[in-house]
Amino acid sequence: MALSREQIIDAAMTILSNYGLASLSMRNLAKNLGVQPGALYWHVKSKQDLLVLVAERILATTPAWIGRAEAHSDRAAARQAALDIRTALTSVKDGAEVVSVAQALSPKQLAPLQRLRDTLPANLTLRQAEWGVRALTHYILGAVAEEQTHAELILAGVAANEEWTADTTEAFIFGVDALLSGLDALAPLRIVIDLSTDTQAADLIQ
Amino acid sequence: MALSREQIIDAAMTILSNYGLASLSMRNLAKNLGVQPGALYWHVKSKQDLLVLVAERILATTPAWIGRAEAHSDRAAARQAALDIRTALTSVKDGAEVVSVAQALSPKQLAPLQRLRDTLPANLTLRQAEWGVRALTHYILGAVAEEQTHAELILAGVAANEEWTADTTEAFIFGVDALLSGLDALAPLRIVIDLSTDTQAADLIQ
DNA sequence: CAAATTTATTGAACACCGTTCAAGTATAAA
DNA sequence: TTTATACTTGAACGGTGTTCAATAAATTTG
Repeated sequence: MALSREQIIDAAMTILSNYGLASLSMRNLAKNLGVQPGALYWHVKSKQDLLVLVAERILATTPAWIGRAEAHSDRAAARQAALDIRTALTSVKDGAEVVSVAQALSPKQLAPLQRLRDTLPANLTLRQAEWGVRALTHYILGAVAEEQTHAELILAGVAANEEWTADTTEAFIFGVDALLSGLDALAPLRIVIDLSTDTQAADLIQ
Repeated sequence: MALSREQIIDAAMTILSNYGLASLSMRNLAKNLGVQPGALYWHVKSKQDLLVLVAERILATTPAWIGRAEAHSDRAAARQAALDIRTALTSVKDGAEVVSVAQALSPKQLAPLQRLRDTLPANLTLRQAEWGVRALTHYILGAVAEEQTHAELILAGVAANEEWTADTTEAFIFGVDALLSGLDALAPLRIVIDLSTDTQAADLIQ
């Protein structure tokens, strides 16, 4: 059967999961698919291109309910969304690094990260919301990337295990909460009147 | 005159400033120094090693007063420290990426980043302060790296200039302020009694 | 069915990369 | 001046992403 883009992404995910980003070369990938390296370039423009596709695949395991309307402005929802993204990143070796590279290469293109916006405080300015999701994204990717590389360094016996590894989730949540709390505090006060339920206000405007 | 480690770092900084991280290969570096690549390895253990040294050099332009005692718990000082670090990173092409790599390679080793801790709210727990500087570091490196790669992509004509570039400083500060405000909010309430001035309290304890 | 066309793959090459190491050459100490 | 230490060379090892003419397989068309 002919090679396909989906097959290539599958193989890339397998290599990534088992051996990490350093082993994800086009040559190694081709060998795993029983094919010459050049063949990959008919299905994929470049390695950078492939990494973006792999990043999308990694984030695809994120629950779809991130950013559903009811969650808006609910801090617990935003925290959960961040945790879901972290779970997706952690499920693949060097996952955070891959997504980091992909996001740097073509920002805006990774939907699950962009959907974080819908969980942020509702009364943020458009610009502020944009900045907020950017800040949150940088924190998440940076924090998880550090977690992962640190874990791999320890596994390789290079770094010491100084009281780490137990409370990384707690540390992660602390950062998320700090950022979310700060966004709440910086959001301009705005009165939101729902004219469909507040008939008094509706009358006043009519 | 014989080659020196300092000379190598100088040359690396020059290449970085003029051509960026992609051009900073050991071979190119050697060529710029009029020397064979192997010679570099007598002065430097590896390229990773060199990148850490270069990162330290980049951050060395940071004002020394970051984290001086009087600034403690003063939010303006923390914001200024973050801005100073951003300035240092921006002064060299791909500066944020270099420092990011270096920090991932050997965390704790970059003093100016660690000194951010002294500008954080004083009543944070030890762990919380640790997490806080980590969060701030991830945000700063991520944000500035995005700024720089975006700017380079625009310069290369690859990306569009969608209403960007003007208010990147404002966006950066927004993120810093959000994080700092959140850290303040999350800091546990703690009564600080100065026994040298509060004689009543001193009496009570005696 | 056969010919023409599109789709997909090969194999080889190009121009790089970080790193190692025996063999040399300077430079300083005895 | 000899010995020892400090440094550099030149060449190689085993990789990397990417391109491209030639070729094979599959599909459409006459």
